[in-house]
Amino acid sequence: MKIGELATRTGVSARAIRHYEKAGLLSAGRLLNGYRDFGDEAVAEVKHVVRMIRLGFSLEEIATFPACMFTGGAAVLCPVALQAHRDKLAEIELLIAELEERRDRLLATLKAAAQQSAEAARAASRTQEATGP
Amino acid sequence: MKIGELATRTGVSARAIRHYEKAGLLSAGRLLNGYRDFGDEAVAEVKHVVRMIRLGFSLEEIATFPACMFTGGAAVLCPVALQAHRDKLAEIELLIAELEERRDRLLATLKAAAQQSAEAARAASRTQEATGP
DNA sequence: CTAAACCTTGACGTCAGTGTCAAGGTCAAG
DNA sequence: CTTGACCTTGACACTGACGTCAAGGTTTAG
Repeated sequence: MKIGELATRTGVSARAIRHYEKAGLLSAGRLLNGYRDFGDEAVAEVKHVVRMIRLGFSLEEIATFPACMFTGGAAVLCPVALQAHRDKLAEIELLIAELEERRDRLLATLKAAAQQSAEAARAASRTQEATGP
Repeated sequence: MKIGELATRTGVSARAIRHYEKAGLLSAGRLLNGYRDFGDEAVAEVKHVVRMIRLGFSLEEIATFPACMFTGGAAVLCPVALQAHRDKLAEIELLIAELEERRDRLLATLKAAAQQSAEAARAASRTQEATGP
């Protein structure tokens, strides 16, 4: 099939598919007129690439995975891919931890601000008492 | 003080300080020779900018904060800044949720792979039984 | 024949925060 | 006067996954 059909069948833009091919994630034959010619398996491959991207892998990382990732139909993970997944998991957990730290700092800032504004309100009410009834 | 001193006193590169100034986060006078001339308060301002960046704000976001962020010495938050902090908090929590989803998908993938390899091992052992003793 | 739809490669734009080089002005010490 | 340290502006480099435009060849339906 040509790139347009692959694009519609996978929901990925033709531009992205060319990008994947240039990155070595996809292989395509060529028709006599130079058009890319993909086999049916390309649909699964593209979907697999999309899954990997959603898992947080970069194209470069995906490119380092050996052929075993595709020969197995995307369900079986060879040791290399397995380790890559574990590494990525650790990386994501680190990211989560960093974001949680950031969140906590923000919460602390907001809490301190709330306390300050409460004190300001008390001070204001005291002032009002003094000048009021 | 000139930019070099401000850089060493804040631990921020002179390049970054010029960038902050161009972004409108810092204001500096000029000496007769064209050199930037910062006041002592610039040290606190730069450190404040760094804190904001670490909280996840972009320079553009920081630039939208009104002067109240600096006049109070960085402890008092005006309503606008307060809302910005709340927005950023929500944004970060969304990011965390996305990462957790990604992590869970990764865990699921790894779990499935472990199960598959266990089954493969069982199948292998059965094969060995059949051909073995 | 022609317009529409599809394909090709190449290359710049995006977002953010700098690093880094270029080419030059300024200033203090020797 | 010279060297070296410090300052100036301007502009390109980098990361990543594409979007998008350019300029053109191919195919198909009418």
